[in-house]
This record gives sequence, C-alpha cells and structure tokens, in this order.
Amino acid sequence: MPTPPAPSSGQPDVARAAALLADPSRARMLKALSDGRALTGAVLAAEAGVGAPTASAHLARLLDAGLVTARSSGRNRFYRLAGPEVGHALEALALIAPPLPITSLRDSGTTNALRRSRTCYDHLAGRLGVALMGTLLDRGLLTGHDGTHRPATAVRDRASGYGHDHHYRLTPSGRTALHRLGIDLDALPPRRPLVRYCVDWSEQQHHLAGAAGAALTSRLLDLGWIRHGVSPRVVHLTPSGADGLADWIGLRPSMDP
Amino acid sequence: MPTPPAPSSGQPDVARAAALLADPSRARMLKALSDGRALTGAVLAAEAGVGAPTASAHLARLLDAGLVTARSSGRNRFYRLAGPEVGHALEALALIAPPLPITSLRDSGTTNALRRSRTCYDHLAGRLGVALMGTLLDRGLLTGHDGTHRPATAVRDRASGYGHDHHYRLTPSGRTALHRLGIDLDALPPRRPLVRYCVDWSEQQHHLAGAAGAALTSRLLDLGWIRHGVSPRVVHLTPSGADGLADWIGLRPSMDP
DNA sequence: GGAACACTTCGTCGCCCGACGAACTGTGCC
DNA sequence: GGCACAGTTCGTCGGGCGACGAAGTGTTCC
Repeated sequence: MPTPPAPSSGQPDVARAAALLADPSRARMLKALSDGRALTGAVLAAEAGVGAPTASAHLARLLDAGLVTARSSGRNRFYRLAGPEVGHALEALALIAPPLPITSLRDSGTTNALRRSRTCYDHLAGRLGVALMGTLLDRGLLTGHDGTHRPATAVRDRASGYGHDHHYRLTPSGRTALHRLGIDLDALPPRRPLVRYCVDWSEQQHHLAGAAGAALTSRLLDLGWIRHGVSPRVVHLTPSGADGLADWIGLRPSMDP
Repeated sequence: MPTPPAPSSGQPDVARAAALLADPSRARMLKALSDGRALTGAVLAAEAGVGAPTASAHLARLLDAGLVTARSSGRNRFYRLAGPEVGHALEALALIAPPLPITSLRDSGTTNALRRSRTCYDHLAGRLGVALMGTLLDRGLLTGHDGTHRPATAVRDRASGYGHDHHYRLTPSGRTALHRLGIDLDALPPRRPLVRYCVDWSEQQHHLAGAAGAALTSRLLDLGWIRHGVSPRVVHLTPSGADGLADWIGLRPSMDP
C-alpha cells in the first residue's frame, strides 16, 4: 500500500485551502463578503441558507484558517474577508468551474453555454453533449431512459463519471440516422460497448459515451461542425455545425431545457 | 429549517471546483502537472502516493470536470492540465493556504514563519501562537498536556477549532509571569474560561485561547511587541517583541521545533 | 498465442463532516 | 432583574467519498 507523501515542508497545502471553499455554504458566505462589506453571522447564515449553529461552525473554521476576520460590536459579530487573496482565489476557482445550467430566459444573455461545450476523453460532454443526448432521445433515435441524473433515485450512478443504472440503446432509426451522417456502426471496435453514458458533472444530465459517442464526436470534427477551442478540452459549435445539427436531427442551439 | 438557495443560475459553482482540488491526492497530481509536462497515470499515482485504481478514479473525475486532458499512446495514457486557468487556481489557493511547518534547517531560509503569525479572533494563532504555548509549557508556566494535536488519539478534538480533550491550567509561576508582564488575571471576565486552547489548523499544535489568551494578545499589542500587518488578521513580531519575549520567558524567534 | 504491463471497473469498508434541535452564554433593552 | 436577541456548544444522524484488493480490458512484446 503506497503511503501518501507528506506535502513538501514549508510549502502551502493547496488541498486544505481548497477544502475550506469546497463546501457550498462556506462558498456562499465568502462570496457574499466579496464586495468588501462586513456582515453579521445571522446575515451570513441567511445567505448560506443554513441555521445559526451551522453558520457558527463554518465561520469558526474560516476564522481559524485566516480567510475571514471578526469584530464584535455588542451582541453582533461582523465578519470580513481577511484580504484580497481570498477574493482572488474565489475568482480563480470560478474560472475553472463549469457554469450551472441556464434556468431562465433572463440568464440566456449572460452565457450562451450551448455553443461552448467540452470533450469528455473522446466524446462530447457539457451542454452540447447533453443537448445532443436529449434530442436523440426525444426523436426516438435512442431509448432506455430520459437522460436525467436523479441523485435521489440513483443506485450506482454518481454525480460524475460512467453511468450504470440505465441501459440506453440505439433504435433502428437511430442506427439509420448515424449511418446517414457517415458513421459505420459495424466498423466500430466490437469489444467496446456501442452505447454507454456518462453522468455529466456540470449538467447533471447524461451524455453519450461508448464507441458510438466517440465515433459521433470524431465525425462532427471531420465535418467541421465542431472544433477545438483555445483549451483543447473545450469544443465550439461552428455555424455550419449549428445548421448541420438542425438538418440532421432537429437540434437547434437556441433550445434550452 | 432554512433551505439552501440554489446557486445563481448561469453563475459558476465555486464549491464544486474547489471540491476537485480539496483532495490531497488530486491536488498532488495537478501540482505535478503544473510544469506543463504530460504524465502517465502510473506516474501520477506515484506522485499522489495512491494505488492505480484510486488514481484512475481521481483522474476520471478531473477529466470529466475539464481540469485535465488525456491522450492515449499504446498502453499509456498521458495527462496534461487542460489550460493555464487550472495552474492559476492552484497558485491562488496556495496564497491563502497556511504554510506547513518548517521541518528542517534547510527550509528555514525560505519561510521565517515565526515572524508572521495570525490572530485567532482575539488570541494568537499560527506559528507564534503555538511557539508561545510550547514555551509556556516547557518553562512550567502552563501544564496539562504537551501542546500537540494527535489525530490518532483525539477523542473530541478536531483538526481546528476549540479543543476539549485536555485541561490546561496556569501554574502558580505562570500566573506570576503573566502578572509581571502587566496582566491582572483577577480582573479578567469571571464567566469566561481563563485557559482554553485551540487546535491550530495550520500548525496542528495547540495555542492559547480563553480569557488569558485574549489578555496576553492584547498586552503584547499594548507593549508593541506585536503589530497587525497589512491584513488585519496577520500579526508581526516586532524587534522589540523578539527581545521582550526572550527576556520574559526565553522564547527566541529562531527556535523552530 | 501467451505473458506482461497500463489502466479500468467492481464491491466493500470506514471515516469525515454538514446538517439539525436543544441548551447555554454574552449583550442589550425595558 | 427579567426578557429578547445574537451567537456558541453539545450530541446525534445520515450521506458522501477515498481507500483498497480482486477481477477485467486493451495494448505491446516475445
């Protein structure tokens, strides 16, 4: 059993710092403090959506770790961010965090996330990946489940990674549609599952994996319908790709669940 | 029961991003990749000090979240950071992480941490706080335990926050020493415990809290032996403070445990 | 074709930690 | 002095997750 090496002495422990921000309640409190105000424990409890005892425990940890400062004034205790470094860390984490789904028309102007997606190893993930999966299901090209990850009823599925709870499979018309796009399903590696799915970490929906998912991603690249962004993991839908997907299976980029 | 509000739609989920970095094994892997190299799963498993199955699971999560990219080459799979944003996030977290204890003479040139400490609400934490506590114990001014937090044998004590497992108390000579410094123990708030301790999150040692800890910190400020830094939570030991502590209880800033 | 290597998946275990209600402490108001 | 408010501490519960060994898959070498 390999033993974890101690972090280099004198070097900062990134994991410990990250752990402080990894809790949604603490993250909300720190975010509320990011505009420079001093806020009381009761206000921060409300911001975080937790009770006073829980807020008190979280603030004690943030205080002890030096991320916030506290000043008592009568029965109130006011908290502030300890310095600009905390705000910078929140911003840096926000840059690598996947944006949450657009849930209202009001948000659609701020992030047109469907046009900016991700590749999961060798198949499409992110907004485009789950939209594609959703349309394949809606059009009867894929069957087996409705594409949604439901933590409350999940048996083996986790919030990310390969899924196991559902058995998706291509319908005959699904196979025909892929063939029309130029994908020869019979030529795919026989020992790899044709249809698998991942629970998309950022979307909490399923996206297509397996040999079919890889072949589809490869084909969309070949057709110029998607292309890699500055970061190789990010793919962009091209204008011709938007038209192509609309013609192929009726998927339109403006569709938001 | 207050219900946690959903994060603002369309806004990045900082806690989810932080959670990915909050695991020591994943943090080590990402740190190893920070110099731009592409490394295999086996190498990253070794860097992290975990077995291949554990490394594989961690890398799958990092891959799915878009923090790394993967390229297979024969039986090897090479991983890279997905973009500079990940490295920036690691750096930003390192800035707010408390440095780990100096464990060798070789490190002492890189961080003279004893001169830069923290205030825990109203008492000294950080390196100065635990060094002070250690010296009070060594000199027989405080008694009850040896000042060390031992996770393996802790009953109620956690890795940070107020401690409960040990009952420290000032010895008669300890009370005299505080009196010599100008602290009137009989004038302290009677309902607050005189001597409490915190488990110092960054040092994993105990530091003095309670009314005595607060009074001591206040007195050191009054004497000009410590002063607040740019960040109000950080305190610096002043030159006169270094001399004063040496004269008072024989604590010398160059002493490293 | 068989063996070895790199990596993945499965099943299991135990620990950590975030949540709460109840009770308590400290402060301010009447 | 009594009451109310703000905040803290205690005790408990349940879920999440990181670890492993065993078994399996894919690739390369002989």
